[in-house]
Amino acid sequence: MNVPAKTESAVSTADDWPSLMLVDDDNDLRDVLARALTRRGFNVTPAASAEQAIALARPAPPEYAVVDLKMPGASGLELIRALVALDEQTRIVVLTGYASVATAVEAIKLGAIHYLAKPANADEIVLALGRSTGDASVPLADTPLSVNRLEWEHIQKVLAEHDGNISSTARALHMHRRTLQRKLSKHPPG
Amino acid sequence: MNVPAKTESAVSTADDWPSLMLVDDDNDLRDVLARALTRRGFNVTPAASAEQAIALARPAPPEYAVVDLKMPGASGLELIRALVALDEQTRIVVLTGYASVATAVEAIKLGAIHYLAKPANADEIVLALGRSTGDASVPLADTPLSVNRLEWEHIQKVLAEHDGNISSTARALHMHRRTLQRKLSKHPPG
DNA sequence: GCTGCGATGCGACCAAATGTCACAGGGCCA
DNA sequence: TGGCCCTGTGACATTTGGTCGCATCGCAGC
Repeated sequence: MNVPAKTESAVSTADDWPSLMLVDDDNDLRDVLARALTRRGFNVTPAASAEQAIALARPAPPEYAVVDLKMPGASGLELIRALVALDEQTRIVVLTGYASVATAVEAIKLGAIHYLAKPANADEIVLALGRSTGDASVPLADTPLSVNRLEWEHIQKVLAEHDGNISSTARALHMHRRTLQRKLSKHPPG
Repeated sequence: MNVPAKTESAVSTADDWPSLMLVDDDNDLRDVLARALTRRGFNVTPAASAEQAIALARPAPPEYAVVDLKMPGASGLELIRALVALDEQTRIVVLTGYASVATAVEAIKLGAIHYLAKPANADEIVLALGRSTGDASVPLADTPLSVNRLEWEHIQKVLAEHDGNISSTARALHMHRRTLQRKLSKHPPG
């Protein structure tokens, strides 16, 4: 409940390893990632929801955080805001299966240092955690978005403008709420 | 939030209007946008390339900037870095036809305050220019642009880029030729 | 507490859009 | 003339979308 596990065991995590909070509602993925990140030298504190993460971070804000966006309860974006409020030095990386331009922009503006789409392996995450400054040499896309992808991005944008209110977004888009729900439940098109 | 009032009905730009640099290599779009933004109270300086924009901005960095990403020569990302270096107060909005999560992340990290995908109308741009960094305030968009219209415009744009070649366009859009044909034969605009 | 309101998640049913295969004709070029 | 690619269209199976309904939940106000 209070300070995250900091055992003195020789084979377990060590005090001098950087603390990392891992937030994802997928138990399997969380376990796998926690193990992989621990093996790479992080003192990992797992959390299954934004609320739990905040509770765990309050007494001891982590140096690093890897957060999912789509979770039951408070969203990852709100979690980012909370973590930054607790300690603006925390290096936060977003990891989501529902990547979109709209949420990426919001996450970075809120203070995340990088934004990754699932699936991402531990090495990519570690690399992202180490990044900081903007890189103007990022390759530009040379093909236009597919129609489906464009629709996905547009929906995400409008949804963000409506604070995630699905009913309201559906009305604004002149689309049936049921239809919007179905589209949102799917992963972004390639 | 200091978006100028559009109540001015003057015939030409005035010196006290906020300066805005508009950078896009598409002459038609640039002209149209320049006119639309001027009408909304900005003192618009158009530029067709990053290099030209930098040259124009050096003596007098603009208060606002709207930049395309994909341009011959230096990319919009490099331009953002240059503009921020000249004056970090400049409020930069990215407007691109080749949106991607990766470039969105980099643009924001470099200092852009928003990232829009074409097609975007002048009102959306003005709205984006007015948003402040990290501020989650919801300016309440008024015209969410229907999904179908968005799709139509996008298809037309890509079709034009492929010289009206339907098969080629269908491949670029990752959609079946039959489907594209059906869409083209139906919807006029609406 | 209770009550109404709006949001949400989800099942079910049927209509509409789309993916897929197929075939015929046209323009181009070596 | 034989490839090659584009185009228009028909037919049919599959997928997606529109619509209705209902149970649940959170919240303001009584």
